[in-house]
Amino acid sequence: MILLDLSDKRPLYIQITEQYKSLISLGILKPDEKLPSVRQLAIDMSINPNTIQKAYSELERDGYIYSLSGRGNYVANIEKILPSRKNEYFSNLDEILKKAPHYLLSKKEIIEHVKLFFNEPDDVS
Amino acid sequence: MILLDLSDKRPLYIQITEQYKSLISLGILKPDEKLPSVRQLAIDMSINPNTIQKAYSELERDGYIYSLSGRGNYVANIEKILPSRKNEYFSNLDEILKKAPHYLLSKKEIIEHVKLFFNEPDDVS
Amino acid sequence: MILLDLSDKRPLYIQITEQYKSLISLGILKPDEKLPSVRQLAIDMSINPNTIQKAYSELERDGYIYSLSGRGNYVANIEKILPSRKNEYFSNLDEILKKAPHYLLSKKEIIEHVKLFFNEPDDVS
Amino acid sequence: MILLDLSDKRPLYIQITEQYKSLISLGILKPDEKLPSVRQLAIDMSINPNTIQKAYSELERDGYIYSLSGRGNYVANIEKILPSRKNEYFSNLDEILKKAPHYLLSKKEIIEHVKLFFNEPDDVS
DNA sequence: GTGGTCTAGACCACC
DNA sequence: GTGGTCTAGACCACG
Repeated sequence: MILLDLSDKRPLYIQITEQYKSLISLGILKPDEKLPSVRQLAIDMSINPNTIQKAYSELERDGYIYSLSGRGNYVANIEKILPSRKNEYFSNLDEILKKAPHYLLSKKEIIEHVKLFFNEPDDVS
Repeated sequence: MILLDLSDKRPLYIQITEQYKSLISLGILKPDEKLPSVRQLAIDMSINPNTIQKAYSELERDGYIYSLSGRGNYVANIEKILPSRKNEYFSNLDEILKKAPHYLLSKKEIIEHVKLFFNEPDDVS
Repeated sequence: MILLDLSDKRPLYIQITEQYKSLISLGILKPDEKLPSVRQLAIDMSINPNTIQKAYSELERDGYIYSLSGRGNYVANIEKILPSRKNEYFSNLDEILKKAPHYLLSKKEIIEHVKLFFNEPDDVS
Repeated sequence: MILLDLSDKRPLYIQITEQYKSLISLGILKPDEKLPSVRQLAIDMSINPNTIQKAYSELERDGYIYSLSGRGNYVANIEKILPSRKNEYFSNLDEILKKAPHYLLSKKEIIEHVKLFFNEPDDVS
């Protein structure tokens, strides 16, 4: 269910958390659903358990899951999280938009590009 | 001319290249203009010469400057660069736009946000 | 009679002992009253008998119950326990009060807060 | 400067973060002051660097320090943090106060004890 | 079986 | 030198 891209420059544990954050935000994983155990997921993905542990800890502190020692990790109730999640996205987006002038790009060009992007997502790869 | 934010999380050499890329793209530095020497700039910015060297190498690799061994570094003719520069920006932007669905964000919401951003570029937060 | 909060981060056996300690201290369970058997309680609460066993052992160790081998567990005479119970509470409390200076909090602020707490015990947050 | 209590049940990395949080909150460590390097502190305290790393990461995500890869860890500007720090303390305190009734303790007894505590801190150990 | 902490040792990017 | 990630393997408390 979780896929690693070894050519991705981001750390493994970040790749894992991001995928879980999506799955949980989109409701594909339901509240109180049990996640695979640290060790089991480590085996499935053939990486070290410590890396999974780190990913799960990160997810817990960000409110996506809750962790019960000796009992497993469970999807949290994310109602409180969702709004801040969109903010997170927008602040990433703003970071880029802010740089547009350095690239001699105008508001018009950017908006044109965004519109185009969503009409033809052309993510063929 | 180059300003470092020492509390910025990005590597120093990246901060330097980005500023030079802007100055060159915007035409503030003209083609064939001489850049400060590695040693001199290192002294001026009071950072390690290795860091400057790394920044200059990166700029050369990306075609923004050319270096004449023993004679210094010079702004390149950016005609060939400019189009690819916009592409670079757009591909960064696309990288983010691609993730919108994971945040339950629609094309409409994104475009709305982008329009808003350019009308009120200030940090409202 | 005993309620578990499965999403509580504390170990289950602690949740059980705390509730029994309250019930016994408050006199809701009378001295020499028989407790449910380990097995029966485990079934009722649908948790592992080991967990109940651990809770009962702890209660016995702390003098809240006594166990007659083969005949079950019984509420102890708590006369001897009660004073030490308050001490237990106060030493927990002291542990926190001791840290007040690390939070730049004065005696006055703490007392103010405690008074307020007991007037409006509800979760105002 | 940082002391470990091996008989303390709390994890080492928590003991470290708590001490740093105090030092920083109290202004004993000033903003932008450099912390000992991960490796150096590990040697000084004769524990594993990973444990220090974990402590520093925790401090960073809680806003007490900022971390610059290749350049070290520095005390953050904690103006934004301080108010939430007091809240943290009070919510710990409330957690205990909430349990008073289970110990047959009245508001009056608690307040009496708190007053007494601050007059005679009797932390002789 | 579960999560969590810790050690030891390696490797990488950055300065 | 610096921080950061990852592996391997151990130990503990909890269920």
